[in-house]
Amino acid sequence: MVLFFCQFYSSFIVPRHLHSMSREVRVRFAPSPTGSLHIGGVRTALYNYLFAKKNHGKFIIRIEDTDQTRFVPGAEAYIYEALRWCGIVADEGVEKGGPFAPYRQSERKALYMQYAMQLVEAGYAYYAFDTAEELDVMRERLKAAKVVSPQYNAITRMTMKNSQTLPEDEVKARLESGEQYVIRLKIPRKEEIRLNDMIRGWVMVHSATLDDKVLMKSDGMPTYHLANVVDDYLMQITHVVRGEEWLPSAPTHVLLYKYLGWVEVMPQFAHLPLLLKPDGNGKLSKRDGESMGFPVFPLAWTDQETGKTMAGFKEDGYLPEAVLNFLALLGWNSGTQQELYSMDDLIEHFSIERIGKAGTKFDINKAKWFNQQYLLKKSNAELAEFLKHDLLQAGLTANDELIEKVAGLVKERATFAKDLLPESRFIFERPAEYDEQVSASKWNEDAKKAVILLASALATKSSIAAADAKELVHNTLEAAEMKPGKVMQAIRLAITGKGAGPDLMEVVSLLGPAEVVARLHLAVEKLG
RNA sequence: GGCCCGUUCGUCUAGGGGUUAGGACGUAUCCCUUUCACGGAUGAAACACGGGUUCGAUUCCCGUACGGGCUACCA
Repeated sequence: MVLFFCQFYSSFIVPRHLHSMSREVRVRFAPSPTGSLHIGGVRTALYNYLFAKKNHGKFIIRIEDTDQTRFVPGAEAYIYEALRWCGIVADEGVEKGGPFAPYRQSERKALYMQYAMQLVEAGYAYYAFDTAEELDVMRERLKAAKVVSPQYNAITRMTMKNSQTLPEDEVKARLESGEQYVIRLKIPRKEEIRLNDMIRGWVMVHSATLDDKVLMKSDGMPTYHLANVVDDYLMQITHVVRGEEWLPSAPTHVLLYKYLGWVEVMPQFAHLPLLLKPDGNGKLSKRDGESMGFPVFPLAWTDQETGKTMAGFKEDGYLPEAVLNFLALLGWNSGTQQELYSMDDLIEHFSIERIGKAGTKFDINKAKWFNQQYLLKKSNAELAEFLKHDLLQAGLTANDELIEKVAGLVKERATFAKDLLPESRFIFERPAEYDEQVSASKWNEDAKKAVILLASALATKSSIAAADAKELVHNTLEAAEMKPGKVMQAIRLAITGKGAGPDLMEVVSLLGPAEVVARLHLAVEKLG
């Protein structure tokens, strides 16, 4: 409905050949390398990726590193690595290159000034010479005067040092003397600015509430606002899908497109709802990593300042397909009751219109459930690889055939691949101790007798199938006039050391009669 | 404070002027299982509030409350 209206509206004012709907869909994920990419960023990337693939378009990664003071080494590589782990691969970007290279804004630095100058010459922007201190003074003064929102705008700019207030020759002199300056956007005094967001519909803002944003910083770098608009234009971006934190500055961007003469090709905006902390106070931030007890990063990240490493979803044992599925459904749904989606399924079903408007709380339980679902989908052979790895780490070995069988036996008991070993460890080594609660309540003279009888019954066999083991146990107990329910727990305890676990007869079959007999004798010896 | 965005079970959500308000996670009980888990069944659990509009509003409109975002020469 909203989309329909928006198409109708834009076809009204946009020449047909320039209509965004007729252009190839091109979207970008534009992170700044100021730290690790958190899981909300991964979701933004994912939605961009899905939208691009759904529409047979291109997905571009552009690095927005215009703030040199916040640059964090390694952050950029981390972003690629994390996205690659999730299966999100760019069609164009720093790594892969592409027709609009470079894709790192610091390398595009020389490009931006001409557009800023274009705006200055057209009267849409101006030079400002105010120092940080002077700006502080201005804000303090306005605060003291109880001005509702102290900002650099159509009114206050007249009290500051800029090319709107200073004589032309002084401005020229200051520029020529090499004095530091910024270029600010000249926001009009009275203008309704409207934009049609794909998720939120029409959003209207009055220009009086906007401030004269800095476009070019004194170090010669553009700010986000300028760089973003210029690059989206140059890279022929058709849809800007980004977090809701950008909604307040979107009207400024709309103005920029207008003043630069690019309204015909202005991308459509879609501002995504934010990922919230589970307790519902504030957006999920990078700092929540350890304090909340679950990962907020895709991959482990080491903080440069504290030197602390925080585990990511990967290190905590999450499968990438589970993380992907979980993330996709955090704010989006297909309208069907399907819960499990592969990447291809997501691409097939995805649409921006079905993204919700409200912020989404992060529920780690659901993530665990997804992981369990995907773990269950894995073949025994795949799971055996995980188990084998952990076995080796624990200093244990076994033949591949057994490992694979064990993986199959315990997989439905695991949420994570790393649960496989703890769930099956007793198969690979004899119990060193016996669960005390179970031995206290189940180990008695009858149990002991049953164990001894079973050991001798088993002693004649060289191998046994689970079904045969079941029959043998049954017959042995019946001959001794014992009820299975009374002694089975004790038999399990004797063989595995535990009171709970996978089907005992399968375990007996896997272990083989000789090992089982040995364990039964061992138990009698140790438990008395 | 100002501006902007939002509000259906605890959580993610479907739905939409008249419905027993549907599903999933979690949770409770039961079944299966000699155990735990898996699986199955059943249950508890929601339209923030107040005004309109209407024969009728959870759904549309307006307020209020609450939540969130933004308010830098950060992105």
